[in-house]
Amino acid sequence: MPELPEVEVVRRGLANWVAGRTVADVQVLHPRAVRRQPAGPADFTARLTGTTLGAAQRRGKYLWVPLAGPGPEAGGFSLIGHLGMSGQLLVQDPSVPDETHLRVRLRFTDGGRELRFVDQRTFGGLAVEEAEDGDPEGTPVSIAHIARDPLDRRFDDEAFVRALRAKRTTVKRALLDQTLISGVGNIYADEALWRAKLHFERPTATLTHAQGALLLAHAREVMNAALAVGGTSFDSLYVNVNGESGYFSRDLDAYGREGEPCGRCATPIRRAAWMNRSSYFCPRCQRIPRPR
DNA sequence: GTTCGCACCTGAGCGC
DNA sequence: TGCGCTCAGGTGCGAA
Repeated sequence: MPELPEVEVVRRGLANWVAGRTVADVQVLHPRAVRRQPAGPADFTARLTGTTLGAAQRRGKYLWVPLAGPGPEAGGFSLIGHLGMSGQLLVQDPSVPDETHLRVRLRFTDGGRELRFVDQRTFGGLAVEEAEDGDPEGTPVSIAHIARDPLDRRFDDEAFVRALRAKRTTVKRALLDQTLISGVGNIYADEALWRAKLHFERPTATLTHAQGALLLAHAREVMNAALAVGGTSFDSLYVNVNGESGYFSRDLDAYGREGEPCGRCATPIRRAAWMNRSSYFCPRCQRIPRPR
């Protein structure tokens, strides 16, 4: 389940393996994988073929690669991607057999390793899109509304805490709101809340400034820790561009640990159904807020 | 304008 | 063995 640290690992892999290479040929094997391309798969293929890939960028869980040449029309466009729930961008030797859920393949003019987009559940996808006018980072138009992430040097901590406290919602919902803070998914939301000793249903309006700042610090800390070991992996659905898994799942304190003792107080971690998914929390350290 | 709930999607695991 | 159900969850969109 790729969240910010996992996507950053993939971004670094793309920067190392595909930057500066020219696309010789594009194969779309599943149209849903390019559903965000308004004019369809043929347009996606046409816009990408012959272009040279630039250095991969990231905002939250979105990745994009600026495109250059061959015609002037390629400038100002980027290949944008989201891994969704189960997406993988793999740099594979052409002799490696196709993966079962291979959706898009890019071959390069140098005849070397190809870039494959593999996605079991097809929640993710790729598209070629125009960048925002005058944006030096070449941010694609469709993700201009996505907030910066806590690992971004330009993330404004004070503005985040103010906006968090001004929300009329609950704290976990706010953490998953990508227009407020990007890159946080279900796993790291639960981990940050456990570290901050906050229940997931705590109303954001009742948080003190210090609690908001502490929550942000923990979110940043847990994502940095995950990034240091290559991300979180529970199964083969998350891997880096070379198909290798991360190790952070060994260090999770709450997520997926139902019934196991809390690392602080030994109370069994509880799982609660929440918005058609799960929230893991310590019922002692993370007290349920009293109804107001 | 903001918040909320649901559909989308596939495969693993489980009970019958 | 095979069928049906549940679960996993990020995003976008329509409803409230």
